[in-house]
Amino acid sequence: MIDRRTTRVASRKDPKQARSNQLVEAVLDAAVQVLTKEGAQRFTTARVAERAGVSVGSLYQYFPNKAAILFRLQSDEWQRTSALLRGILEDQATPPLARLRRLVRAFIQSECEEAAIRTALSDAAPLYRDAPEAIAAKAENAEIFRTFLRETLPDVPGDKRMLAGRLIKMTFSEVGSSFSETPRTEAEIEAWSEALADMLCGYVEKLAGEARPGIATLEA
Amino acid sequence: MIDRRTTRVASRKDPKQARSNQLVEAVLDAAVQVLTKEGAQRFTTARVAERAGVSVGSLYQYFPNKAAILFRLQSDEWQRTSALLRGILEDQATPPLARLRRLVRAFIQSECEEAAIRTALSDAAPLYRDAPEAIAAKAENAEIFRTFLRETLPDVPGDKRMLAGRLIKMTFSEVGSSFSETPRTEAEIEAWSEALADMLCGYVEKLAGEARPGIATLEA
DNA sequence: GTCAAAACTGACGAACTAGTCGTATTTTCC
DNA sequence: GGAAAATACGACTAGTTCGTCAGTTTTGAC
Repeated sequence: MIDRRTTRVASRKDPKQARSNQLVEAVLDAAVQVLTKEGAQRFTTARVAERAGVSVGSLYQYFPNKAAILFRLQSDEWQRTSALLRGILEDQATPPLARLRRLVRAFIQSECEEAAIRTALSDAAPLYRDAPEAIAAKAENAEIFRTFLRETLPDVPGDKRMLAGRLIKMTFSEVGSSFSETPRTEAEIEAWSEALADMLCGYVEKLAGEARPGIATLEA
Repeated sequence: MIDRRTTRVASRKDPKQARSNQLVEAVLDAAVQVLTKEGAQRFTTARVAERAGVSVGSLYQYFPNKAAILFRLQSDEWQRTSALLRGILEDQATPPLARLRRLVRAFIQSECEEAAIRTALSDAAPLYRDAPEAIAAKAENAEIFRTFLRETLPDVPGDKRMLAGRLIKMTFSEVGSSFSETPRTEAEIEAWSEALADMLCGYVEKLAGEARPGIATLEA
């Protein structure tokens, strides 16, 4: 294994023929399968290539190294999460706290549905998390939360709101993934989502109350 | 590598002479150093033995395998955390919410102080987390929180209190370790602790308020 | 059909790693 | 001092892993 200071994770070359694209897809599909069925520990390029019905050489034509495959999966995952966040938090027709509550529910649900792959991916995180692309990607959905709070709590001072945004975002994602580490029933998911939403909504309300004492609540 | 269904993690033999105990200590010290300086990925028995100034053979006389060393470190860590929790949460002289606030502060602080080793240990978690000993150990400090809530919120129904206890404990530990992943200044630690304590205390107060509307607050 | 570019193959090299075992050293106890 | 038990040593085995490269096959433009 070549020891790079910061893991290179960018695509190796641009597929020009249709079969190359198929190959990349096959590799990514196989990667998910290997990761969920064998775990991060046994995730090797050889196994991925075999499951994809492709040679290792071909695999290395489009991915510079093992970490790049994992990063790609994680990146796609982040993208889906961003879309979920945006879709719910930016829906101006719903009152802010109801949006937050809905978001918690949707997020917990989706975490639980894909628990196996998420756990394996986070086990593999040490391999890709130092890549600059990974660091940049993480910042994105923090921004979504900040925008939400800027609209919801306009009277809270900027620095305090920033802090609250980071706390909410971190609680949200960390508690979500930790909860989904063990298999859950639908009822557990519901109960847990409600409790977490209670806690987060309570916090937001408290912040709003401190900034504008005696004004109508956010639920309105 | 021998592929065991559940990783054996128990001690291999009882040290009977003083030098054996020294050896075990030297190995554990070295393990911490290797883990912090080289990371979980490069944590190998050979490196640990070398740093400890000991042969691999000797190492394997007291630890059945690599995972056992890691588990031992994690186990000691858990023990320290339990002591911290107990020391603060069981101090009857302080009002409950003040205890919770102090605890948050102390925990975040300690997480940040030992961030390097904790991150590396959690990277290595896949190697030891399935061991029965690990699963049992985790349950312990959940119990401490439950006891705290039973005293603090006697009027909240049992199942709801249980859920709240798990949520608080999980938020507490997950947000703590996620926060400490990046280096923090003293000021950041203070601000973050306060925000997290605000959120958790707010949640506990809300629960208390729902159960006994119109009764004196917990801060009293 | 021809031919060069693109894509694919898989055996292979180089590097690591977990854990063992026969031997050497040290301690203990008489 | 001497024997037996405990401890320590480290070369070694058997295995795995990443990533390469020389050679083969496929594609598509002409």
